[in-house]
Amino acid sequence: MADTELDAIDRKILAILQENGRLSNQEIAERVNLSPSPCLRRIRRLEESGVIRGYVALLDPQKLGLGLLAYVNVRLEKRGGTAGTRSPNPATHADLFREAVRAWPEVVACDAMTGDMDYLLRVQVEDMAHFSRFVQDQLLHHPSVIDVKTSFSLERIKETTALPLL
Amino acid sequence: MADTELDAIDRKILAILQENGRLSNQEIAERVNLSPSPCLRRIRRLEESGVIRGYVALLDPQKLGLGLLAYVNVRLEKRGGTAGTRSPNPATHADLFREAVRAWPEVVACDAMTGDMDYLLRVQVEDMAHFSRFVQDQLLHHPSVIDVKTSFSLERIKETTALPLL
DNA sequence: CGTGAAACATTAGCGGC
DNA sequence: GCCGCTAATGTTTCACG
Repeated sequence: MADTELDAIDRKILAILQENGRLSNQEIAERVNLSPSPCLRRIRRLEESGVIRGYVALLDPQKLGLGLLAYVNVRLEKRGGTAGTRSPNPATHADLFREAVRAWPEVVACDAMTGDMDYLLRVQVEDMAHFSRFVQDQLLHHPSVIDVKTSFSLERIKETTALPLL
Repeated sequence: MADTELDAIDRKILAILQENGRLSNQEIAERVNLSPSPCLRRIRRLEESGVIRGYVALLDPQKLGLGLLAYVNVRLEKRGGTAGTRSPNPATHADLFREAVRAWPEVVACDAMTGDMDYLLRVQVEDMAHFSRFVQDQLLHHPSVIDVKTSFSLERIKETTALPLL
């Protein structure tokens, strides 16, 4: 399930698609010195094996009025979980929190972390008023959340979806 | 330069393209109840106005052997800058650091932050050995860097490029 | 905004290396 | 196995109503 043996051409195709996901198969085929059919077969194989997870359009947050980016460190309650005592479905605090996070659209990334905080959230919102409402009404309102610590992005220095292909 | 007046159909187009950037114009046109030509005209307008920044393929880090994700907080030297004293080109520590960050492929995101650390880096690497080399040979080797604090991702709970469309 | 037609791209089947 | 050809099908794109 790790690597499905990628050769130099596969890597080149990935590098191209990481930069521009809408190039035509013909264009890609030219750039990797292959004819369209084997090139397409390789792309399909990369898609089916899951190396290519999907294709997306990237939007500009500023132009959509989403001017504020915050990183929020979250600490969770460690004991107990589902409301009913001795529930036959023992959802932990972690489970509950994960589900909530996945449902909140302003959370664009979330990792469980090492260190003294449990989760790191990347939160994309319109402005401070919206952020404040998010923290008060969603995050702190969540029964599993003990504590949050926020830092705001002053400036986005770099942001890429392109992975470093070894 | 903020919003270029997006109506409900534009938003629907953006929502669709954020999820699947390779749908054919015909398919999109159907889903928004338009014929292909006006739909394509809208998409072109969104591209030219920069609301759509581009199209990319998203790759699976695990399947490419990039199993380790770290968040690195960085603090910079605040005084001085270019090596030569009284340089006619007074690049600050911040400028130098930004340029370095943009050139390092393992850094997939970087923000200037509020709080006691200056920058937050998202670093995607193969394993701990690679990460260690990155910190020693690149980050700490950089003349502007005073101090770094790392946390590692134990589990990726959520990760989306889709912005919450108001 | 929609229609239609020309130009272009995708994709399956087959033969060759 | 992997490449490249061909031919049918589907898609994009643009002038015009």
